[in-house]
Amino acid sequence: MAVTIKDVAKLADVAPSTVSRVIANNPRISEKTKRKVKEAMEYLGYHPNFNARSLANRSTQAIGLVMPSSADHAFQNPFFPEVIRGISTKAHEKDYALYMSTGKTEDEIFEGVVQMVQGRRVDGIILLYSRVDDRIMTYLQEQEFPFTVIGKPYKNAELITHIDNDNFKAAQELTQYLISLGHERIGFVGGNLNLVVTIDRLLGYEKAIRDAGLHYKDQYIVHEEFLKEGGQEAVRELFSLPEPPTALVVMDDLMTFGVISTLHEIGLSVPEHISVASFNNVMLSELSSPPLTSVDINIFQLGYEAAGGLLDCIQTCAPAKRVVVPHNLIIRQSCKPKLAEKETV
Amino acid sequence: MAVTIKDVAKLADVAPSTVSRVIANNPRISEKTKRKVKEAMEYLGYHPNFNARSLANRSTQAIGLVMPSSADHAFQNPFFPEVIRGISTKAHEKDYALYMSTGKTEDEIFEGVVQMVQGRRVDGIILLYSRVDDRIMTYLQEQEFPFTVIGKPYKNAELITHIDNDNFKAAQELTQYLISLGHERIGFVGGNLNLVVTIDRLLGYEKAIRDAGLHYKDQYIVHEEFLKEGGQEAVRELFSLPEPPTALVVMDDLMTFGVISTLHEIGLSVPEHISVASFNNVMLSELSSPPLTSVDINIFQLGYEAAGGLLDCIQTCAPAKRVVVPHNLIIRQSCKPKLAEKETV
DNA sequence: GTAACCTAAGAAAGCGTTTCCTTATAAATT
DNA sequence: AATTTATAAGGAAACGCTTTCTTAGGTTAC
Repeated sequence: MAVTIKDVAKLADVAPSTVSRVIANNPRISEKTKRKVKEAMEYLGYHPNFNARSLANRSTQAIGLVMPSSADHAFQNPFFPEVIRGISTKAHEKDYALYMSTGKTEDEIFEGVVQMVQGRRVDGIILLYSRVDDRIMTYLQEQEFPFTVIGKPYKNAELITHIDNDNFKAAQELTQYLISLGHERIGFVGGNLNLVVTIDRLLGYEKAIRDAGLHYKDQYIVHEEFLKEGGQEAVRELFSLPEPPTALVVMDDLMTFGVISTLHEIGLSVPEHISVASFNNVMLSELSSPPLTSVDINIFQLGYEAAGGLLDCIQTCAPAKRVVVPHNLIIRQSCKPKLAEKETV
Repeated sequence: MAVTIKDVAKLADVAPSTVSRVIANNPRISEKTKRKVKEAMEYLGYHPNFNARSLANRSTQAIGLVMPSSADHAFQNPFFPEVIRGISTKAHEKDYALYMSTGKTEDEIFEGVVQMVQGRRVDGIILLYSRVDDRIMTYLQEQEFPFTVIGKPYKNAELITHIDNDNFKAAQELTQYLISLGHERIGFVGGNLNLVVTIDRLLGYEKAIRDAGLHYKDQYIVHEEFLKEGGQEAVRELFSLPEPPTALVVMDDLMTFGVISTLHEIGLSVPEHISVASFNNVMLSELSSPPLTSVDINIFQLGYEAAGGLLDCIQTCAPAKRVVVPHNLIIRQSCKPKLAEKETV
């Protein structure tokens, strides 16, 4: 059996409560006693039992992570390791650990969250995505359980601490960049329309298109079910239009890889025939051929701030706030000025 | 304050111990009482407190994950989400959750493991990597704490349940494949030599080279510090040799992206000038241009089996075992038969 | 020299479960 | 009818810690 606070107390010839106070570095204990107790702890190799402490304390020093359904392919996106790295960094600063439940389906994930919350397994929760009408978010609000969201809540955004990019503006800028290169027929390849980020970026794209006096055409808007079969289909359709786009705004670098590969299959190359620009600037964007023009959204910082916001929320009941993580456009080689009409394929 | 077992007991007019037995579905409780208690739980929205349960039970229903230092760039490798997806799937089947500590440095990570173990925060641990002389592994063995390793332990492999590919054979086969295409000067681009997987693959490569009667040359062996600056340097050196390789075996698909991009920079293209083959077959391998020839190591299954092995270990004290997850070579377009000498660059 | 006040540390009551040990009641055995 | 045996459920200790309340002993103050 592991060594407990009582064993330490006995050896140091003090009461268990004293040992507890030494651990908490309570000023009411004399230096001499502290030293004595610490020696005993050292000698016995004492480590506090976290469950007991959590129980007495009502605090677990752990934060729960809620990912999108892992059945989802999105899960393989390097976005997640990176955002977790950010969360982990901040969590570590404050001695928090991370906790993930393991549901696959929608319902299982929800059940996992309920267990985290009601079972007091975590002190707070970070939602790693933001969807339209999310049941989990509603639940957490009802329970008044501390949580933060990465992305923008679809409803009640002002009541929920959330960490987001200005995706509207980012998309607008990215689109403007393509327009500035002379492109007039610009397609938008989005992801799941249930994700708020998709909506924001689509709106930003639309704004840029309209502001530039270009036609906003529904046929130019495509939503890939991530990057395989469905997406290929979509890209094929897009490029069999009578007036196919000459440039694409794509929701995510990983998708871009899929898009580029599909374009290749139909004999179009990037950036010679089609310019492609996307979001996230994952490490790979730099290494792909061509290197991708991408909006760096500071994934690490999203995670870092999300954890920071949550801890404020837990420790000081801080009021809800919105944190906007800056983005910046990284121009590489996947976009080219539009050729004069005759020169295009 | 949350509703406790006592509240339920009071409402159902039974003792707390009875409620506890109903939760555990103990046969000693009559069906009638069970129904009554369940109604009360339902009515009050009761959820057991996990910390209290863990304390009484000495079991947490959580397994700890130990990753390589997140400072490490390896962290951004989609290997991790995928292996975690596998772990998560098995864990979920048995109602376990996942727990990650948040250290950055070597020491912090070690300290995190000690806290997981001594603090009884988890029932067992999965090491997501295997290194030469790993302090954590030694510690877990000393403590006789349940754990499994993904990869092959450097020492005492027969005493430790581990889930591995036959990396030796996989590398051998991959190299043989290149040899079968006529390549005779084949380089090896490895990762961190502290990782056992690197060693195994290097040995498999060497075996294939020697078996084919080719020269095993040290200059052809390069170890990239993952895929950026250092790696570019290395690749440059490799291709300024008097007799540069015509094909490369690369440790990891992500590295391959770096390698291909560096080759491009020095005017070599894949597979026209250089054939490249690697390991892992991450989703992106298929989408890159050219699509990569890669050994699929079944990452998901590695995670799944690792969790399974650990749970056996926890639940039934199963003896140590080695699980070999099959691999298979996926041939795509990154390798070509070697051109006759005169035709090469 | 006694009352008043500090200070350091102990005793004990939780925290919410589980589980061992009892007890009460009903059924079965003699 | 008295005793044993089953059965269903309750009581209370235990899990390892924190924290409130107390106490003991030493200072200071009058």
